[in-house]
Amino acid sequence: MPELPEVEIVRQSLHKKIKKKCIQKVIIRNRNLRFKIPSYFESFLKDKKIIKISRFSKYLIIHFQNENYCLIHLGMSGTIHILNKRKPQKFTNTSFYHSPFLPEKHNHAEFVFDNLKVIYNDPRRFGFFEIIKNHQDLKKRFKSMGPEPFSNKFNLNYVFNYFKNKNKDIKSFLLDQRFVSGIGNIYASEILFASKIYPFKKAKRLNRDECLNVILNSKKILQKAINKGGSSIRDFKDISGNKGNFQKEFKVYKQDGTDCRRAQCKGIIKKKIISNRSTFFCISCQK
DNA sequence: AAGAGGCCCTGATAGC
DNA sequence: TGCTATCAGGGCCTCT
Repeated sequence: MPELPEVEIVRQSLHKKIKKKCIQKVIIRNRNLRFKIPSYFESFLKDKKIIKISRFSKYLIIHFQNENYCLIHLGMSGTIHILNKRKPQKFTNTSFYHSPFLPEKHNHAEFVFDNLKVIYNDPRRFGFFEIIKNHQDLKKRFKSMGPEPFSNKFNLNYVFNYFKNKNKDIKSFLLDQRFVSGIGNIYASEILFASKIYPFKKAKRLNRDECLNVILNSKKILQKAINKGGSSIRDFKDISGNKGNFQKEFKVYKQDGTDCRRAQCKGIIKKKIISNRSTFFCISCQK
């Protein structure tokens, strides 16, 4: 589900809903995510007040008072849902409104607030939570990761120098979070199409112009995807169940067999596997 | 050190 | 219809 734009959409709606709120209770139904949820997780978060929700790359960062943080990674299939609390009914306990978007299975974690609850769902369990207890550790956590595409550090010098001597294909580097953080399998293909670069091209063979195109198109495409509410393939929705719209803009991702969208190009979009991931490109205009 | 490949897991869909 | 095989938006690990 989530690359940087989708995580950003989740961040924005989550921030609006729970900033300045206190976590009343945490319920874990399945601790076996990508990493095991530690036994102190619930008690650590209980009564903590949320200052804000930020994001680095594909990680959500919940900020609490006193430099405490909780990272959330959605893996491949993680989603976050909000349920609003219903006013107390006569003769019944207070409960939550039903959401038609909330799956029945795999709701592994629940964060209860005064008038709503946040539910973490993740069928494949590649996602995870992580507690971080001071600002220094937070910095350390992302130290080995490359800059985000939007960062000034993701510039021509950085990219061109990084690619010197790199004998691997460019597509793999776009997916390599040590090089650049936040690009995933959809946007990697889209960025290379926009840059007219053959995904199998060795990184060291990219000239400065091509590097610059990759940089500019990374910024442009991710920003556009955020503006469109992310990509809803399979079932990505924001926390209230709204779909994104960027999937309508895919030029190559899952477009194999169709004609190249570029004016005057007579090529066909093809799918090939690069480091175990599907890769889509035009056989004619990407060199 | 860099690169290739495998693995974690469930569910949807394609193909027979 | 019903089975099986393949593939899915990520990231970590090991081996060479």
